[in-house]
Amino acid sequence: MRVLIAEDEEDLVEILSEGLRREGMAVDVALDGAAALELLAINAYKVLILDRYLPLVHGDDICRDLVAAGSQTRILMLTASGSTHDRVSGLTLGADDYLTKPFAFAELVARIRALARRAQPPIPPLLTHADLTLDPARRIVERAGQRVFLTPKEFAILETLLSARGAVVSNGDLLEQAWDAHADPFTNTVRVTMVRLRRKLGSPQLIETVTGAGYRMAEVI
Amino acid sequence: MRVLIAEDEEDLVEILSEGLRREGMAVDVALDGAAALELLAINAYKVLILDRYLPLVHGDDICRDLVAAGSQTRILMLTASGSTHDRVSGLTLGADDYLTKPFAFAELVARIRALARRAQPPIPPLLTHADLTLDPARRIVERAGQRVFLTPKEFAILETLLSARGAVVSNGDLLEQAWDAHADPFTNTVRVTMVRLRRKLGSPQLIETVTGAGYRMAEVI
DNA sequence: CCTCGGCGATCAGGACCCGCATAGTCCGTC
DNA sequence: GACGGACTATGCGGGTCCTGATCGCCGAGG
Repeated sequence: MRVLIAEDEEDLVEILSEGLRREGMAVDVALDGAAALELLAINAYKVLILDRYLPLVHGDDICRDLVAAGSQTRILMLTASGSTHDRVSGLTLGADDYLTKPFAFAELVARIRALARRAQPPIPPLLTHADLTLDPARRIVERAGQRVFLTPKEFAILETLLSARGAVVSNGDLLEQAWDAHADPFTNTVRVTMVRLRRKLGSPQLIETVTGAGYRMAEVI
Repeated sequence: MRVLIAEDEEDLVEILSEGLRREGMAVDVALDGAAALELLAINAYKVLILDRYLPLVHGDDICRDLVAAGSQTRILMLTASGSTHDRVSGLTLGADDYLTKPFAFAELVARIRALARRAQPPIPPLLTHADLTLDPARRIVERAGQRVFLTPKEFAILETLLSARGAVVSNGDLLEQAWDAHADPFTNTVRVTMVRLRRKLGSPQLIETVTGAGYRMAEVI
């Protein structure tokens, strides 16, 4: 579990990072608000342990930014004062939990774990079409309840077609979605992959060719 | 409220036990580490007042044992020195609070009360998958009731995979969650760790490889 | 009938991915 | 300072997957 400690008291940082590492967590440290924002932009942390009074960028602002950006990172706010006012404003800014200094280390660990538990990703929607189902998160494709094993490119193409919900997707669009922007536009790799995909899916007419335009999932027959 | 004092300075023991009894607590006394362990095994104490430097069995070891056993007893560690190093190791061993001698008796009472009042931690949420269980708080993994001993990295990888609940986790995500900012993004250490993890878990197919995408916990076998 | 563009299909080479063994480094312990 | 455990770098072998080249089919248009 990856956590970020944003705190400017170096002694405390030392204690916390050392202790949390011993608890098996991957710990990064930011000694001021700007560094914290930078790290948060790069890495996906499960939990942010955030001192409220940070140099350069105030903890409240970091909190607000994260919430506004729809981050998955849970926020555990630390503060020196335990006044009701502080507690209220901290939580309304979007912090998920709150701890006043001084605190017992075991308590901190327990709360981090509790937050991490809450950070479950939302249930991934299944893409379906007729008797075909595709689970983007698990990367599983089934046809009529039967598992179909696809390679990464085959999977990517099918996923793109399914999320177009029957609309025509051009050769170029497929290249862009399943490959990347720098893909050679004159390659025939889409065609080749399409052959194998159709073969694995059983019925070739499940993916319809629209001459001159592209491909789409066929109407239910 | 039942408390145990584990302390070898008899004068101090006398003062404390007398005082705490007057506060309405049920006080037991152990003058060395071995006696403390014995009493802890027999009785369910709310709070243990634990001198760090005890004869026969060191306070640290008692602390570790209690935490490892998942005891409900809260630990209040006493020590003569207040150095940062002491503080760190004490807390990381699982002590819930910390008091350096000399201290005011009123302070001790307040802290004991605070520890007792603190809500019992919720039953630790187990991550499970088929016959595999992982306890994040106690860092214990079992396969079919059989204990499996994992290194920190192995544990972190398994924890990440289990909390993804069957979703595919990429090599990069694993690196991000189980390692910290110093991790070389081109390392193959995840792969190597995966080998050892699979070996320790017994059946290699329990963690499925999704070529080109990552790893995931296999469907129920 | 011929041509041509678009597409299906096949194949082989090579790139890439992954499992695994080995050896080295680092660090805490005795 | 020796030792052992944990982590990491390197390298190899085997397998899978991608992709460019190529050919053939088909329908449209002249």
